[in-house]
Amino acid sequence: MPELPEVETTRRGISPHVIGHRIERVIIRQRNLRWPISRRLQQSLPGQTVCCVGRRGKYLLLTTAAGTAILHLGMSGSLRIIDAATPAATHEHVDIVLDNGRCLRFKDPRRFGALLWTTRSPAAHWLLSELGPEPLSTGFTGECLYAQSRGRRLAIKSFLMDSKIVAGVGNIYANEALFLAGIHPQRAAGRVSRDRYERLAQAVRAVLRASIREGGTTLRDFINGEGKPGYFRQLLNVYGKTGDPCPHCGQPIRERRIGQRSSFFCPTCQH
DNA sequence: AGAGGTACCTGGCAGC
DNA sequence: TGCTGCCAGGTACCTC
Repeated sequence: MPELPEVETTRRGISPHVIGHRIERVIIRQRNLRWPISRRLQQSLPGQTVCCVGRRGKYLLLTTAAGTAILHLGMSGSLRIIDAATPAATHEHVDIVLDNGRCLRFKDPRRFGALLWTTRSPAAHWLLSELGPEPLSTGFTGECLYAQSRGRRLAIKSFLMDSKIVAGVGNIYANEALFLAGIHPQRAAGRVSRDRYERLAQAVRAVLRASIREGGTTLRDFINGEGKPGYFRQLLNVYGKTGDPCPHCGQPIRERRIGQRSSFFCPTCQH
């Protein structure tokens, strides 16, 4: 489900309900996510006040004076703020109960998500320490893409989805950004010019910003902190559009598997 | 070192 | 209607 815009939408949605509130308790119905939720987290969070809800790539960071909860939504995860008394439905694995009678409820049918605890700087955590630049920060440039791609033969789409290269770009937005930049997804990363990488960096920024503005993309079940879907799906150019006319030239959009992921492109506009 | 494949898990859908 | 196989927004880890 969630790529950077969906995680950012979630962050913005939950922040006002969580920041400044004390955590009363943590209810865990299913401990076995991608990694088991630690007893340490369950013991450490109660009594703490959330001072900040941050994001790094697709990771959400709930910061307290005692440490930081690192949360990843995996493929199917969502978070919402609801009344703490609401009975839990299936796959609603964790409640972080707040002092205002509400709770942050984590649902994740496929359990590819994660909830970890660190007492150190989250940036030093092994999950985050290798991440590339934030795509909406000034550290993300066409030049850095160009420099890291020299000599690499893998498909540029797989390169763009590598979190060590840039954080938070998943399958939907990699497809969309490559379309906007006019680059064929299967082109070898090392055979794209500096100028075209500059266009690609701009396209990544543009598509992520536009999606955040629309509250993210809901394909099936993404909801924000208020339980509402995102509307960027209506603005997708190529993702999931096999056979539809290209918005630029009218040629049918093609689909191909690249790196085990469905990829969509216009055979005329992208090369 | 880089590239590619596998595994984790559940649910929805197409096709028979 | 019910079964089977395939697909899905991610990413760590394995092998070649």
